[in-house]
Amino acid sequence: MDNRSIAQLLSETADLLEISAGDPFRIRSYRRAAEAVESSTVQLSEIANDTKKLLEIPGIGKGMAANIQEMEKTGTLPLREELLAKYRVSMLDLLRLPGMGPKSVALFWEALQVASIPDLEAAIAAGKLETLPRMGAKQIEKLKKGIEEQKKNSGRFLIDEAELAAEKLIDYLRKFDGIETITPAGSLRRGRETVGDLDILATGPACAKDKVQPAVEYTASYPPIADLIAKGENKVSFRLRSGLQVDVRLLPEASYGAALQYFSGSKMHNVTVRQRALKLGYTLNEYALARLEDGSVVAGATEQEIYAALGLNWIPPELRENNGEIEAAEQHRLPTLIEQRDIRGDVHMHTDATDGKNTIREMAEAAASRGYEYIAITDHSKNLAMTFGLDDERALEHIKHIREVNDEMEGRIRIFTGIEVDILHDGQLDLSDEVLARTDVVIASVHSLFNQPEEQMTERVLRAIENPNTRILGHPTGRLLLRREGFKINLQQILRRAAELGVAVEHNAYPDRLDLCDRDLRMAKELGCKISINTDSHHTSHMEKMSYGVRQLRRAWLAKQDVLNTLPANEFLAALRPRVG
DNA sequence: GCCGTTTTCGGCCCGACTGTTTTCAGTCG
Repeated sequence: MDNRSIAQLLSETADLLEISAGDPFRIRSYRRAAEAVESSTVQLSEIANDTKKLLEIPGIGKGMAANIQEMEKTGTLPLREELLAKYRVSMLDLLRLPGMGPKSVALFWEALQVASIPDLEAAIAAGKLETLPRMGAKQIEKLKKGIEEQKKNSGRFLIDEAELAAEKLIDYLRKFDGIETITPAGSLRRGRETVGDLDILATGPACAKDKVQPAVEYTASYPPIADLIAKGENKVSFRLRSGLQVDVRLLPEASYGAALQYFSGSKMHNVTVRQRALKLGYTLNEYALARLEDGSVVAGATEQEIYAALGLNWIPPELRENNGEIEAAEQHRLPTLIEQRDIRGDVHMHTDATDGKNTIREMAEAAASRGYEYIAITDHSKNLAMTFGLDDERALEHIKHIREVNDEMEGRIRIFTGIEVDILHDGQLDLSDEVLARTDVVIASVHSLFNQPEEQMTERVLRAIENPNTRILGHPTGRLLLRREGFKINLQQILRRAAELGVAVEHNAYPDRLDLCDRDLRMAKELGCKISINTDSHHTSHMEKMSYGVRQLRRAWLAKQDVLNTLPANEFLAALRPRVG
């Protein structure tokens, strides 16, 4: 069983326990364990027999270790089965509705035998809900809306959509006199690949405690608001027409650092930081870090002073996932994370020879104007027929053409020749070895392999990277961060072999194709893989998207030296597996 | 159920908003 499935079973068990009004601390343990499993870079199935190793994972104790072993053996969990004898799995859908919590789910079930969203719709239509305590007209309306929303929306938004929405809102808020600083917090600030909702913090003289009302009103009248959810003293929540929920908080300047820390999360990071504060005799909330004994404020205006007062280095938001960053900050061994400006080249690009939109020259000019030192032109091969992929003959012509443009650029940028070849069903690459041997960058891409058994797919990818011409493994997880279902490979096995062979592993920077999530990237680093980053550009403007991939690299704790593209052109090529011949 | 500079029991993060209450429970982040 993979980590994801284990984490899901644990998390479902926590939900069911909560519906059954179980011990809140026991529930938290299940949630913590689920998160620990989900973010682990080790495949639990491989260490399930080793109880000692399981216990090394923070959040996994004796009970959870036994649970994990049980899941590996039977595919389920006794406690979960026990709870499901009493409740229904479909109740978990109800739990996802806004305004619905475990208490309401339990109440609906006990009073009306409502166990699913269709049940709930029927109960509402029959007017049965009004008979229940604290179910007024507004509450019922909220549920109806929630059901509609859930039918429309999948829930999470890609980082670039969220960022665009944030920028527009920030422009609007900035126009209000006395709002001076506006910062996105939450998972957007942490650089998550998807964002559940948008948290925006604002401060300035207009946000002072007794003067904030006009700014609140101004925020609540932001024109794109589709649905105002809540409006309080210093908080406005609403939904945009896109379905994205936004929370804006207007806070006094003295609290801004505390608020930023608080609302940037993650939840588990904050819990751990606050536990630390308590241990040191402080209490931390969104307004300040204060002494427990007399409530006197120790820090609050900046994040730096809060972390410092807790004996910690400032922690970059991308690392705040309770994955060891607090211990590292305590021991002054946080990594100096990679930055956008460290990236010198983009090595996966398409042109109008296949499915790109621009010429080689246009791509080169655009990259040069961004300050890149090198790029690789890597058009598709023939197997991807719908893109007019290159066969051997056209590939050779294309290589010649790339070299010509390279000369025309007169040293303003270096252009590597390249090709993105498909892995065929037998694991062979779809161009001849003679042609492949003549290009600088051969990316063997897994994107044609779908909906096949995991073992076969893994086997084929392994065979493809054994080909001595393969220098980069492209789209290792099938560029399907959001649609992974049809694509299962044993990534750990593949990364391990790639590391042995010196084949670099590609990380795609494009927001809807962030191939390796941060956990996978961390695993790649731990296994000693060479990591190359690119935008898989089909258009000159795609290069702008590199920042998303860089944030992903940061989340994986990667520093400059961990990424090949921070090397100068010659060193980049030299760092790849040696070319044949 | 986890965890330990309160070490094998007794703790376990913190506050705001809503709706339906007339002092608060439930939900959310």
